[in-house]
Amino acid sequence: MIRHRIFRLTNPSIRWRILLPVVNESSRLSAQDWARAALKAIADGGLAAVAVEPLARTLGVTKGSFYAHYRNRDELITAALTEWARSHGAEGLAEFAAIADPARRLRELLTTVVQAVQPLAPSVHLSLLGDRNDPRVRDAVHQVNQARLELLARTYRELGLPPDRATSRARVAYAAILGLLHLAQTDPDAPHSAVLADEATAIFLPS
Amino acid sequence: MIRHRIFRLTNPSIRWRILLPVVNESSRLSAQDWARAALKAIADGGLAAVAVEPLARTLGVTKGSFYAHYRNRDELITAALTEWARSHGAEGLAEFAAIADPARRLRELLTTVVQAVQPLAPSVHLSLLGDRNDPRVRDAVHQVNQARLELLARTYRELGLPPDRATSRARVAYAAILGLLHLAQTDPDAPHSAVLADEATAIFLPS
DNA sequence: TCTCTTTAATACTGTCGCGTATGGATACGG
DNA sequence: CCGTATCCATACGCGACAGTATTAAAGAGA
Repeated sequence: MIRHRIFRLTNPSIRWRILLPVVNESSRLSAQDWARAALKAIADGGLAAVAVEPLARTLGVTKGSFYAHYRNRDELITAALTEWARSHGAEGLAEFAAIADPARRLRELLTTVVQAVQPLAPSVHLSLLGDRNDPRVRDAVHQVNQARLELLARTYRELGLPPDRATSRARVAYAAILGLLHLAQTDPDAPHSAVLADEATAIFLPS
Repeated sequence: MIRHRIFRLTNPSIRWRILLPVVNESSRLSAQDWARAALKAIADGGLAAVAVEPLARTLGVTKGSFYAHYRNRDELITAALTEWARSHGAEGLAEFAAIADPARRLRELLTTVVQAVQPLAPSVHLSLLGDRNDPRVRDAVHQVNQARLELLARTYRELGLPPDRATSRARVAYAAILGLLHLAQTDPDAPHSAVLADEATAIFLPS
């Protein structure tokens, strides 16, 4: 206990630099830090891994800290899911939506939409499928999928497909991207994603 | 306690018929019954839902029964995953592999491979995504995916595609099927699978 | 420097699930 | 009908986590 005090007084923020590049620069945690840690936990263990005490341990604090930011575990989960849906829904697609040429936009979408947004994003998406019975999870995933599907469908329309065909085409194309992600995460010797992105592009770009 | 005895003596197997159509006809449980219950739990809660005492409750017994069949929880999980991988790997594909005409085989595969094998199979597959860090899960999923991919690739070769293109084509096609499953499970207003199966077939059947 | 707010530590209670021990009940072969 | 193996109930100890209460420390502002 004494040692702990000395440690913190001597260098209040050293533990971050070493143990936790995730959190902010200050020596104290914010609600966002907890939400980010929760997302990281989701990415490699699903909702079940969002446990207050284990999270506190990896953050180098005790749960006394947590309850200064959230009322309970559910509130943290909701916050994390909301944050994820926000940053990966319409908002996360802004840069793609801004591309004027539909052909180029489609190519970009097909190759990077899932991977590019944030490094741990795909893992979160996949992990959430395991908890799809939770209504909050279902909403968040649906929101993200919907935003992407709409952009894809719009792109196909701009490429000349009739509306209904554009919709189902977008659905199958997006499904393929999701599935490739799925395979990549469970296959140890999966081919590099670039190769498959090319294959997918060849298939899903209307000739 | 008395009432319990009376209940069992009066009609030893009534509770099954009413509460648990999953289990066998006998009034006592087998190891397979537990494995099946475990798979059901996985289907709607992932590995975390495979908990001995809750399972015992839904089966109408206490955990004293469980430990007569398995040494511990891990053994049950392994058994359930092994059973799933067996019945959904090469073995579950036998009837498709038996189809001589590659075009018809491909069509059947694309429309029914994931849904048809067993009703709760797709849910298990998706739920396992949330636990893909567990090596046993990874193995089981990989085994099932691999069997399907190989059959698909073989089919594409028989349809005249060069081997490497057949492989990547199979991969993208299978990914699309998986992804459609993802979407169907998270989308409340998802279009009927038949429609999309048609769309998929149109895309993935080489012209 | 003093005060106020935010963040964190500590100690507690309650709950849930795992695993063990033990004895009773049931099915089945002789 | 009897004995034995299998299945099941009960009671127990244990550890992990949620949540509360209380107190202390750190940061921000006057």
